[in-house]
Formats: sequence, C-alpha cells, structure tokens
Amino acid sequence: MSLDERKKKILSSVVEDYIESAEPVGSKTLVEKYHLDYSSATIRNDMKYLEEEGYLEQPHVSAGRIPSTKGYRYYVDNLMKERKLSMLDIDYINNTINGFGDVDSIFEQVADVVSKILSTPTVITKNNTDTIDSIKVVKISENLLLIVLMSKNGTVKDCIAKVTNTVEDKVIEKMTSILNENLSGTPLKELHLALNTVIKKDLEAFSGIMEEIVNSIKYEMSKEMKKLNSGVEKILENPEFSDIETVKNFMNMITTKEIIDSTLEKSKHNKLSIVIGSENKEVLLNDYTVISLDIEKDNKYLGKLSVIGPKRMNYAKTISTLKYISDKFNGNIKLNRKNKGG
Amino acid sequence: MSLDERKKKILSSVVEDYIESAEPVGSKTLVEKYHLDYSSATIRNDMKYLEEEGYLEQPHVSAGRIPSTKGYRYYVDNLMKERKLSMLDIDYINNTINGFGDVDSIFEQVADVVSKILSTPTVITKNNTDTIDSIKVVKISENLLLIVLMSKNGTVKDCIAKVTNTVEDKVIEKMTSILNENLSGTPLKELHLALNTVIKKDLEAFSGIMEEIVNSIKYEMSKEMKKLNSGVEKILENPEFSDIETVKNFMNMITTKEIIDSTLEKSKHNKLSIVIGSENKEVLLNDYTVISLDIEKDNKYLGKLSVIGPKRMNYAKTISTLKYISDKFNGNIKLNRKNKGG
DNA sequence: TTTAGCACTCGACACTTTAAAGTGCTAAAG
DNA sequence: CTTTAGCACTTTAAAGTGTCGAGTGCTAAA
Repeated sequence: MSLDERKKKILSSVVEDYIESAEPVGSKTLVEKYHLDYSSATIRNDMKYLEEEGYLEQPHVSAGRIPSTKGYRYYVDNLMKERKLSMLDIDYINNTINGFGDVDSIFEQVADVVSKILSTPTVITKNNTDTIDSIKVVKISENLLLIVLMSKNGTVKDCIAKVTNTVEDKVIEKMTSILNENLSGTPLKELHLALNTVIKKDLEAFSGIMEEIVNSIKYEMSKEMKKLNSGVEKILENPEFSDIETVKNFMNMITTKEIIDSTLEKSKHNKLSIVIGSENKEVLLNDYTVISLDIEKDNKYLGKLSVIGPKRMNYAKTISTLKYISDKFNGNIKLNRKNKGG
Repeated sequence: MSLDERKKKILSSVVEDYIESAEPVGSKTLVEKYHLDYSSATIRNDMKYLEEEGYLEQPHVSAGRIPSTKGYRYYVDNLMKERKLSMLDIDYINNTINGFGDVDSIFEQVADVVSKILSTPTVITKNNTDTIDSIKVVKISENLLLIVLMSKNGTVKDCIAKVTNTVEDKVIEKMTSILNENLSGTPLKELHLALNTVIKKDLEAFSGIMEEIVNSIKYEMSKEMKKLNSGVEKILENPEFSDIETVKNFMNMITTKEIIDSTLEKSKHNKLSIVIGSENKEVLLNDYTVISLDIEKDNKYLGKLSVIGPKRMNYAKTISTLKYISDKFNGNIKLNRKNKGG
C-alpha cells in the first residue's frame, strides 16, 4: 500500500498547490508548475490510482483533484518538509511576547501573535485540572477587598469585592483562613460548588461579607470560562468562506463554547495534536483542521493553544510557528524581556 | 416643508415595514397592510412627493421605496412611538446584570446583555479622561507583587508583577509612595508616558524592581485599550449581509480600533446619541447606524455603550432597551443583587 | 383632491448555448 | 512493462435570451 516516489511527489504537489490556489489541481498544471518529467497522461494514471486509494478526491468528473482527509494526513505525516520561520515572523514573535503579566496575559498575547502570523482564529483552553493553592484577601480601601487566588500551577487570578460595611482586619484574617481551609486543593472547575458550601457553612458568622466575597469569586470564575477567540475575522479571506452560510455556520460554531470545549478537551495531551477534517469527532468541524499545542511551564500543563482553519490550511507554516512558540514557552528559547529586535 | 398626517403615516409605515421585511415597500403593500383608507394611486403620489423631498429612495424605477437617512431621521425624531420592553427582556436584564465585580465587569455584562437582546454587536468605550487616584502595591508571595490602580471615578484596575528578587516591605512602601507621588492625578491615557518618566527617575535606586512593576502596569493598560466587541456574529443574520464583501468590510471595520475610536470619541456627550447612515463622518460607517449611550454613575461619566447595526435597525427597541439600561445604571431602577425574577 | 386605468420599466429567474478544463481510454511507441 | 499522444466525453461556469411580475408615473374622469 506504500506509494512510489513519483506518486509521493504528485500527492505532495497536489496538496501544496491546492493549499496555495484553493482550486482543484489538474494533471497539466502539475507537469508545468512542478516540473515532473512525465507527460500529463502518466500523471493522470497516477492521480487515478491515488484517487482509488483514497488520497485524492474529484469534485466532479471534469475537474482536477483535491486532497482527501487521508491525503492531507499522509502529506502531514510523510511528505511535508519542515519549514523555517521567516526572520520577520521570529522578530514579530520575540518583540510581542514579552513575558510580562500572569499566565493568562501571556496566553492572550500568544493567541494574538499566532492569529496574526497565521491569519487564522486561535482558541485558548486552560487546564481545568489545576487546583487552588491558596487565597489571600487584601483590604484596599474602606469598602473594597481584593481577593487573590493562587493555583498549584502558579497561575494567579484576582477579583475585587465591594463590601457594604467596613471590615475589621481581624475579620479579614478569620475569613481568609476559612476560605483557605475550605478551598485549598479544590479543582478550579469545582470551585463554584465548593463556594456554595462555604457560604452555607459560614455565612451567618460574617453577616453577608462572606457572601459578597464569594459572589465576586464566582463571577470572576465564570468570566474565566469564556474562551478567547482572536482573529475570527481573518478566516473570511479564505475562498472557502465565499458562501455566507458557511460563514454563519462557522461563526456559530466558534462562538459555541460547548463544541469547542468538547473537541479540545477530548484531544489527548500531545505536544502537538493535528486533527484533520473528518478525523474530528464533532461533525460541525469536519471541514476544518484543528491543530493544538500543549503549553507547559516547568513541566506543568497549563493549557492548550489551538488553531482552527480550513482543511486547506498551511500545515507547514502552522506547525513550525506553533513549535517555535512551544520551544519559547518551555524555555528552549529565551523570552525577551525588552524589545531588542531580533 | 412639514408633512401632512397622511404623508407622515406613509413615511412611518414605509420605515417600519422596511425595518421588518428588508424589502422595498410598494404602494399596494401599504394600502393592504397598514389599512390606509386611500387608493394605491394616492399613496403613490405621496410617495413620489416624499422621494422628491428626500425622505424616501427608490433602488430602481420598478421597485418600491426605502427610507433615506433623512427619512430615518424624521422617523426617529418625530414619528417613532416609545415602545415598552417586554417582560421577558426586563427579566433577562435584571437577572443577568447582577452588579458584582468592578466597573469593567459590569460594562462587559451590559454589553453581553444588550448584544443578546438586540442581536447586534456592541462596543464599549471607556472614559479616558479618568485619572489615577492612588496606587497600592501588595506583596502576595516571595516574588509576586500585586499592583492596584484606583481611579478618581472609582474604577479599580490591578495587575501582577513578577519580580526576580525578593523585595523587602520597606522597599515596597518606598516604591508605593514614589508611584503615588509621580502618578496621582495622571490621566489614564497619559499613564504610559508618565510611567516612562518614573522609570528614568527612579530606576537605579531599586535595581530593576521598579522597572518590572512599571512594565506590568504598562502591559495591563495596553490590554485596557482593546475594545470589547461582543456579538459580532449576530449581525450576519441580517439580509444586508448576504454579500460576503459586506461581511468582510464590516468585520474589518469593527475590528479596527481606530475607526471605532474616532467615531465614538468624537460623538458629543449626550445621554443617548443616534447617528444614522451618512450622518456618520466615517465613510465606512455610512451604511450603519450607531446608537451610543453614556454610562454614568454618581454623576461621573464612565464611558459609552454603543450599538452598531444596519441603518434598517429596530430603532424603537434599541432605544428603549438602552434607556432602560441607562436608568438602571443611574440608579432610577434598583440593581438586583440576587436572581429574584422580575 | 382622489382614483381607475394603462403603458412602461426593470430586476429576478429560468432556460439555452458555448467555451474551457480536465478526464479516461486506446493504441502505438520506447 | 512503462510511457505517451490523441481523442471522445463530461461537466461547470459564463454569457446570452425570454418571460413574468411588481411597481411606477401619468392622464383623464369622478
């Protein structure tokens, strides 16, 4: 079932030409553009073979061929050449991702950068097995409390609680220890439930202040759950989106938390996971390819950065960009802390 | 130049029918649907007059009429009937906007709610004449500092600075007072510049810690500048967006900070500002209507909530929704702090 | 002032025609 | 056995054509 050199060359040329042009690729184009030293008739025979084996598809009988999911898969696994990032992109990455701020901010930065370089929407999924490490409550003015949540993986989340009555320092201390006792070790995704328990247990002792704090935390956490989608508009440039229905369906899909969640959460933890077209379990994603990168720091899994594009996406560029980002995150490449170009 | 009753009725019917159907409205439709006790010929004469006076337009000679910008304007100013919000919408608003969190969170909530009720994109513009009131620095762990910025208008912004070396409490105290001395009273939009000055003046005294803090603040503020657009995908349901080019142009416009900024900032402060079609100075917005609501609290201007939709938007519903929200904000309607329905 | 009647205009839509692109097969050539 | 030239065939996309209907403006009468 393995392909001879000529067939490999043909397959890879079809994939690359189609990625570039978005038009079905014919035998004549291949001969002329990719300097295959065979006649178009020979190429046609091979293309027919590749179609019979499921690597290529034909939209209709008088059109050229386009890669099938199996074709893209074979290309990605066996034929694709590693591609170096352009100096331009490297500079852009290094000057934009500055390492400031907490993990969330960095995630956002990365998503923006990737989206810009690849002209594609990106989605961040955070590790939701992370657990609460400790909680601090700081009084910043008479009726403003700042609550800081620190997670085991070292991410920091904070929120502000307005309290109607002034709170004494002693009360804050007491409340802080109650919060820590009850919540330390709680997985972030179970925090909401755990907070309800805290309220029930200790509400009366603190005449509503605890409730105000807990509500602020709850609200902050619910904000967290919203996914960040940057660059959705970029994908419209692809000819796949010339049809308004496609656009609507895509927009609805990408803004439907559940679909994205289930797709990304199910994906196994790999450094880099590539799911092409119909390999996606979620039917609505069958025309798209999702490439996800696990983001780690100090061997702790922080979350996932995913790129969603048409099957006909530039695999080589996408993968090399994500790999570069990954290396940067995991310390193989030093994070710039100043804008020193290149 | 004023219109008689019949002409007013015709104009208002054309506007309302077109808002509903998105199809040019003909004389026959008007007679049948709006029970005008005149023949279609009479209506036609009036419509011709309304067109000559610039209230209506005709896409082509054998089509019905659609309202011009002037027509919409006359409708909004003179003909439109106040519309009560449905109980459903009122409930939804009251149950969703809970008043938790800082001003920014509330802004976000409001934008989401409005976007959902009106099926339209919303944009938040924050008051950038607000100034720094005071700054607090809190040590939350060995190498994490939390910086809290409080503004004159009472908004609170915070960010986390990672510091490479541990900092003594005394140093924190000293730095805090330096920051307050230098920055108190600084307009938020000039903060970036002011921070540079602080760095230059006091960098050496604190071996880089101050730089780390300042960079974190800078980054947090740059995040702030990003506008929130919620519900962009909703607008696609309008027939105006059946053409992919329109969609692209709209998406590019709405994600281009500069356009939105200049449009909204220039708009005078009114409780409610309505800019229809070609009344917009920005050419790219000439097919859209922008309705902005100033958000105040305790008589302080906090920012603007704007709704962007096709000229053919539901003015009555949009305006009554925004007015309801405005009243809620300014205290005329009590904020719910619990989900008690209705 | 209003209306019935009518000729006229123009877009929407369905249908036909034509050109171009690309295929698969066959038979001959290497 | 592999490759290729040649050709008939298929199908889409684009351009052109004809008809239908919605809606108008004008005129003359009520």
